[in-house]
Parts: sequence; structure tokens; C-alpha cells
Amino acid sequence: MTLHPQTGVFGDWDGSIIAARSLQSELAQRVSLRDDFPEPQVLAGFDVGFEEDGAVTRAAVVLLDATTLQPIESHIARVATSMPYVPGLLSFRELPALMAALAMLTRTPELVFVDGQGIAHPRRLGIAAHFGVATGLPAIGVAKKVLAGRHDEPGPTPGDRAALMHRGEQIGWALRSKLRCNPLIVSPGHRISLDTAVGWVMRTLKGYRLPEPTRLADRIASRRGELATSVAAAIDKDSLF
DNA sequence: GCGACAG
DNA sequence: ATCTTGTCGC
Repeated sequence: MTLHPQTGVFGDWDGSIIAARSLQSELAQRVSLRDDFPEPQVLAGFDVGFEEDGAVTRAAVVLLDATTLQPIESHIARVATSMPYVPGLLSFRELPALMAALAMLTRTPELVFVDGQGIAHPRRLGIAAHFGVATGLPAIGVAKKVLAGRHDEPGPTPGDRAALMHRGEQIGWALRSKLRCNPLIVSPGHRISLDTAVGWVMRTLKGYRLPEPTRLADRIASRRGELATSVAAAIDKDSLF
């Protein structure tokens, strides 16, 4: 079994869930929950999907203006899938594609949103936290379901939230982002605090359940990439959004 | 032991 | 995640 030292991703996984879990615990120690990033100029949203019956992992990334939330550019990366889906080990399966998508950007975002958990994970290393540690970028995890922990039902009004608790500590927030919609599970990925993370999700909502970074990445990802990819798609973005 | 289990 | 139309409720 080989391991990529910088990202903590297995080059070829030997199927050892035990080894993967202990590696997560080690990487989790590098996660910072301190707010230490400048006022963002550009944000990025990432989403992962699969093609060819799971043989190909597809990552979509959208770069957007932090003030207007308008998309600037988008890309889709495809890599061969190297691991099966195992609850709790999601990042090892999806990280390679996320890294490939990040490499396609023409500029680096100051804050990234990833579809999935940040520290709201059994060992505090959901995909947003793993991605944050692997890239060093400030990251927020926005998931549609709970993986670890429990929470009370948040109030019905957008903005209402309830703490997500696990083993005596708060690991995230169940946030009502839209009326009559199930709450989002928001947790810090890296270099951001619990409160600042929800604050950014609130600040990037545009009337939909998902915040713009994640919502736009979801959109181009579900188009199966027929239209999008590379800079050409970014220039032609009016036909996409 | 039983149930839960991001995407 | 993915296969997929209509349909119920705001």
C-alpha cells in the first residue's frame, strides 16, 4: 500500500479500514479551527459525482465572486476511481478528483466550500477537513445529512440553527437554510471556526437550500459535463447559469 | 447485540 | 453517488 505524504491519500488501497481510520486520526490533528484568512475576494465550491458505473470520479469546481456570488469560471476533472465507498472513509475516495479540479483553477480562492462534512465526522476528518489539510486552504463542509452526532430540530425560520453534538463536544451546526427544507449540516473544514463557518453559509445563501458555491458546483456536475470544462466553458458561462 | 452510516 | 416521471404541497 502506497501513501501520498502531502495529501494522505492512498495510491493503492489494500482494503485496510483500520489503517485508513488511524491515518484519519493523525491528519485530524492538523486541522485548525481558528479563523485566520483574509476577507475573501473569490470563493470556490466543489462537488463530486460518478460516471461509468462508478469507475470514473468526477469533481466539479466553480469559482465565484465573494461579493456578488456570480460565477467566474468552472471546471470538471475526471479521474479513475480507486476505492469503494465506505461510510467514514469518503475523503480517500473523492480527494484525488478534488485535487485535480483545484489544479485547473486560474487563481486560488481564499475560502472553499465542499459538499460533505468538515469536522462533523467520527474522527473529525470529513472530506472538507481532509481537503483543507491537504491543500492548506480555509474550508467549510456543507452536508445534506448527518454522519456523526445528533442535534435538536432547528427552528423553522431560515437562519435558525441547532448545535450538532458528538461525544460531548460541538462538531457542527444543523442550519435551516430555507423554509420547509431539511437543515444543512455545516462544520468547519480547516482554518475556520464553527461560528464563522455558519456565518459564511448564511452569507452565501440566495434563496435555495444550498449556498451558492455548492449549489453552482452541483449544477455543472449534474450536467454530466457535456457543456462545461476548462476556460472555454467559463467564458460561455451565460448559457450555463 | 442492534442500528446508523457524508457522497 | 446513481437509475428516473409524475406529482403533492407551498
